[in-house]
Amino acid sequence: MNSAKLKKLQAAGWKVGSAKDFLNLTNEEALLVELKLSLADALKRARTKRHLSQVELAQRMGSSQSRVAKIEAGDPTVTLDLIVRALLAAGATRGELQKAFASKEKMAA
Amino acid sequence: MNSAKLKKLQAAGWKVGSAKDFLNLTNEEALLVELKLSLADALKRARTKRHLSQVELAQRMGSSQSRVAKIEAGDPTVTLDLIVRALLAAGATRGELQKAFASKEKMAA
DNA sequence: TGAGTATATGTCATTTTTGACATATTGCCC
DNA sequence: GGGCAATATGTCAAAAATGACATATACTCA
Repeated sequence: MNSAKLKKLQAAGWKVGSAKDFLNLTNEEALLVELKLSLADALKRARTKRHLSQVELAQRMGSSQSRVAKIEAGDPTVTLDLIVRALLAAGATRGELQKAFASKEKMAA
Repeated sequence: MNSAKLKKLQAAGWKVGSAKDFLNLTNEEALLVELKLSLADALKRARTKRHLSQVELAQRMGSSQSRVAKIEAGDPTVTLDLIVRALLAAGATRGELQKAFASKEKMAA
């Protein structure tokens, strides 16, 4: 087998874990969290604006009231996928989505 | 215990599964898939634009080359979270993110 | 006060996603 | 042709997220 060569190739640059990398990771993680919170807020607004209860929204998206509550509360176990699904199920407009997605970001323009 | 009453409450409206609900679900799912593909394209552009290999990007975001390849290929097992993390790790600008997020949507304006 | 409705919180078995690895493929230079 | 770098594909154990459920809290109305 040629795994020896492959090992060398793959070992070329792995698990460096420098301080810079660490800081970058946490920074990106912070940005992602901000984005999620922003979308969670947008969801709450979109849902109440349409006079939907958490139970009703849960039915629409095939989930449960408790999970909808967690989405809106910014629970760390909730994925972006679920938040966006909830927004779509709540009938959020493109403008509402974009606005939430665009705001709060501190990235380079 | 009062579970009988609770059961009645929760059973009020569950598992209806009407055709309308089903169609809505698939439509929203389709929108989500479009969004993911759009972001996957944006990632590929952002990465190559910065002359990063998939291995380098994987290192930056603490993942592996194969997963980066799957992200860009639109693999169905890849979450929005992972795609956005990749975009952030690739140093995508706010504009790049917004553009990908905004396009391809067929929602109500 | 109590009943009703909406939302929040905590837990957990099942499902889904992840990084890692092996390997295949492509493109490029000699 | 071979060598080499980049990317694609397939698999899987471990980790994470999900829906469901129980229950708690908050608020309104009578």
